[in-house]
Amino acid sequence: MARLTNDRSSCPVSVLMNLLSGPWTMYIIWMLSTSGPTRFGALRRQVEGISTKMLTERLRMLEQEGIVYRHYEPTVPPQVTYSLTERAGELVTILDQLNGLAQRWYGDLPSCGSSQVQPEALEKATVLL
Amino acid sequence: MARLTNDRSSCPVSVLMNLLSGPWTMYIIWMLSTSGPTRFGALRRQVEGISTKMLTERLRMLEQEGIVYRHYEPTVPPQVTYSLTERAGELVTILDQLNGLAQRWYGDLPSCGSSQVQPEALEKATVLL
DNA sequence: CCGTATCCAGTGTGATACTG
DNA sequence: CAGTATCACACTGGATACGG
Repeated sequence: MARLTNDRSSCPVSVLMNLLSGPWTMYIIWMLSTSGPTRFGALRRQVEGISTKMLTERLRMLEQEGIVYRHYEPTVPPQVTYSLTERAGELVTILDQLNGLAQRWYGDLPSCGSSQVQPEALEKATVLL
Repeated sequence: MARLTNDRSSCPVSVLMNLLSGPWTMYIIWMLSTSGPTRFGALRRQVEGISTKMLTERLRMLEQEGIVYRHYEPTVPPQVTYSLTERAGELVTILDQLNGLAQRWYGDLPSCGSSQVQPEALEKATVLL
């Protein structure tokens, strides 16, 4: 649903990059990888400044791509918990390398996520599958 | 010059991602990594659909980040050749892994660049340094 | 609590025309 | 050839209000 004037949309890397490129996307993934399964409200508070619209949009997209899992609990009030899927693990691993590179290039003081993927976070996520 | 409502701008990964996220950016890097040093006009033809404005903008940015090297030859007419720097090599390596992942996820038929970094491309680039 | 629907402003992008 | 300058427009993303 963007510029399709060229064939970038048919290229795997571009597809993937377009996903990750979206605003807030990386941040959400980082938060989920460090915090583990998180409820919608909590996530919105963690990703400071994001609008509900964006958060929903991003989560839907990530869910559709099999990167995020959405667990709906029909209680009153309803509870929705988001977590990373197993698939996301592969991605986070690479993102982690990117993080390392970024730190070497730009200084390693203010990392916005642990440079080490928290194993527990992924385990918890996987359990929910 | 973008959304600074949160602290993403002070996070190395975010900084790096914001660079790569820009439209066409990945494509340009891929082209340069597979084709080696390329002149402005040729690059514009390879990255089909891009406007001169965008191409210039992106190249300037990548140059400033030390990812792309600009070689100006003051002939008549002038010749400008762009190539990847040594630094870009580290990046392309990771991008390559991302490419592999993308291919596994979305199918590996229409790769928009070789999944193997062309050593010659980087060598040639480095030479120009 | 977890969203969806609507409106609206800001800006990023492309097209076009022009210069060294 | 290799850009720069200008402009107009589409689209993204935020704010707000409302619904299950």
